Amino acid sequence: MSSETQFNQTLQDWSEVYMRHSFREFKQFMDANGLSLSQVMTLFRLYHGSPCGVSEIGTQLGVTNAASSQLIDRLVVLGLIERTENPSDRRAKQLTLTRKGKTVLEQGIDSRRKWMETLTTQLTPEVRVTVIAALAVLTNCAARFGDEA
Amino acid sequence: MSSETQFNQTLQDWSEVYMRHSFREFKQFMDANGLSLSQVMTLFRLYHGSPCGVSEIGTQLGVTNAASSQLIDRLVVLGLIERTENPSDRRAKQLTLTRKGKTVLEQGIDSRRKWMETLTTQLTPEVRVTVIAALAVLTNCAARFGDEA
DNA sequence: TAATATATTTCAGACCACTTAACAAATAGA
DNA sequence: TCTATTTGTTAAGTGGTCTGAAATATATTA
Repeated sequence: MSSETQFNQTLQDWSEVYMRHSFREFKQFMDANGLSLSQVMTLFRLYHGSPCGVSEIGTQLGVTNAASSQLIDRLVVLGLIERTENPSDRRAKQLTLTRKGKTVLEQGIDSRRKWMETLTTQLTPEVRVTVIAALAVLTNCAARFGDEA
Repeated sequence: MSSETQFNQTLQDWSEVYMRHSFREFKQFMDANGLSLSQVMTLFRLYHGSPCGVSEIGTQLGVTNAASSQLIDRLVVLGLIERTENPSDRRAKQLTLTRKGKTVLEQGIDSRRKWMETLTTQLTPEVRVTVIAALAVLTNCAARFGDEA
């Protein structure tokens, strides 16, 4: 097997195992918190990016502004995001995560971290160091590529 | 920063970046194919495991058999899974992926592989080898932990 | 200022995923 | 055999998420 083939196969294997677990975990997380995928994506957008308006959320989700507005309203009712008037343009709203919203999302992230922790508990310290270095490299790559990759 | 702290922080960072990308990609994949999260999970179950019945899918999704039955029916209509009678127990059904279902799912997996490929294109060959070895280790861990982890 | 554009909301209608309850068919066990 | 259990489907109802169209309020521009 060529090096290139092996490389692709390894990525493929990891993608499969990670996706398989991810889907289950996502579903559990969403069910436990009564959230839809669109809602989780909205929380993520607000967690990472600066406050934004209703349209931008809709664009990112690929839905109409009407759908976005309704979706956001449910998150506001749940107390996960705050919807205030944008002082520099009173037509627009300013959406931000509440502390509760931040906590909920971080619990989701944390559950994944714990899964990976579990995965690596039985590794020797030397291998752990290697694995952790590799993940740091990947994280760094992803950060450089930004949202486009 | 202690080694343990650094370890956790690295897992945390990778989890965040991966989840953020995953959610967007999941949504696009599902929208493009008109699939729900539950449906994708069902396809995944059949892709990895042996053929199974309706109840097992429901159990894994955490829904009633009624919900499972309806969900599966839609996948059958879409031509993604095949639902036949289980010859050894005629109460039960035997669910298997169709070729079309397999193809659709593999496209989803492939899109993730491509993302990771993109991430690693700019790495030096030496670093790539390290990263790939680490992912192989993680895949192996996940396989050993199986579905429980 | 008047017309137009932008940001968001509301409403009606559709579809999907879920629930419980009632049902049919096949199997398992006393 | 007769009863209980298991497996799956169907029906009715709830609620979420989407769409398109219409409405409101503010901002921009001619």
